[in-house]
Amino acid sequence: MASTSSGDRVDLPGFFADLVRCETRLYNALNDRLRERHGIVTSQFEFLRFLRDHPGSRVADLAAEFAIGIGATSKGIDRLEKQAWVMRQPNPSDRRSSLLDLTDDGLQLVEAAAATFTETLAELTAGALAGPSGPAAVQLLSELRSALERDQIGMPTG
Amino acid sequence: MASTSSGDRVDLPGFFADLVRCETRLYNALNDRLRERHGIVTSQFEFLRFLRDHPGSRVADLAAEFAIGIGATSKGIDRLEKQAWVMRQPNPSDRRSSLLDLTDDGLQLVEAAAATFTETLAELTAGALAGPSGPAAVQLLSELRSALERDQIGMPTG
DNA sequence: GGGAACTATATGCCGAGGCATCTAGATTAG
DNA sequence: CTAATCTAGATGCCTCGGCATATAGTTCCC
Repeated sequence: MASTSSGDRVDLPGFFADLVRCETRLYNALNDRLRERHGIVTSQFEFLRFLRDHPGSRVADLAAEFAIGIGATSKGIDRLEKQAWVMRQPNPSDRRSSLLDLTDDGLQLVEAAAATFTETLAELTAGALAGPSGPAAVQLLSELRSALERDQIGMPTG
Repeated sequence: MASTSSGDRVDLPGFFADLVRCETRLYNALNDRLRERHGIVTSQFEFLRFLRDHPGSRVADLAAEFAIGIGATSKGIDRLEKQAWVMRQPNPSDRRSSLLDLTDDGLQLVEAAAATFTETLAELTAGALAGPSGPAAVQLLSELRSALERDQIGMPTG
C-alpha cells in the first residue's frame, strides 16, 4: 500500500501520505504502551520530556516547539499540574507568564516513561531504520524540520 | 532545534520527534491552504482522494487505510455526504455496509484540491527533498510504513 | 431453518485541540 | 507620568476523534 518512489523524481503526495501514516501508527502504538505502563499518552510524555530538558520554559515556548496553539498548551499544562507532575512558578521578570518546572514526581515519571518510549520505538522501527540508508533518512527529516521551523511554517493562530 | 544524528547509530527519539514535528507543521500549512482555496481540510482531502482512487470502498476500508477508528470514519463520511461530495450506495452483497463513491462535485473538488495540495507540498519541502539523499529517505519511510501496516501496528479499537 | 455467535457501522458521551475573546501586565509615544 | 498599544496566557465555544454501546444483517452449526 505504501508508495514506492521509482526513479529519482520524488512523489511528494506519496511521501506525505507515508509520513502521516507512519506518524499516526507510531503515535497510536506509543499511546497504548505509555498509557498502560505509566498512565500518560505520548503528547504528555513529550511535554514532560521538553520540560525536563528545558526547565523554566513558558507556555509559549512549548507551543512554539510543538506547533500547537497557546490555548491547547495552557490546558495541557493544567492537566499535568493537576497530577502534580508540573508546577507553575511565578516569573519574576514578567508577571503575565509563569515558569514551568517538573516536580520530583514528574521527573521520576518522565525517566520511567522515557525508557518505555525508547524501547517501544526500537521494537517498532527496528527493521526499517537499521539498514544502510537509515542515517541518511533520519538526517534528511531533521533538515526538513529545521527548514519548516526556520520559515515558521504551520504555526497555529491561538 | 531538530535532532542531528551523529555517527551511524540512529537516535530514535530524535527521529520520532522530527517525524512528528514535520507532520504537524506540514499538516497545519496544508490545512490553511486547502481551507482557504477549497473549503476543506487535509483529512477531508485524503478521504476524497482515497475514494477517487478506490471507488466503492467501505467505511472500514478507509479506517484501515488511515489507522483511525470506525466511528470517526463514519462521522467523517457523514460530513462529506452532507456536502454532497460523497454518496453511500447500498452494498448488494452485504446490507450492513454501504459502498462509498464520489459525486461529480466531489470528483471536481478533489481534482482541484489535488493541484493545490501538490503545489503547496512542493513549496514547503522544496529544498529538503531535492538533495541526493531525498529518494532514499522517501523510500525508507515507505518501507517503514509497509512494515507497520504488515504488523498491524497502531490500529485503534473503535 | 432457527438460534448463537460474529461483523459492519451508526450513535452517544467524553476528552482534547483550534480559534476567538478576555484580562492583567508590560511597553511605547508624547 | 499617562494613555494607547501590545503581549502572555487563561477561558469559552465548537468541532473532531476515541471508545463504548446499540442495531441490523450475516455466518455457523446442528
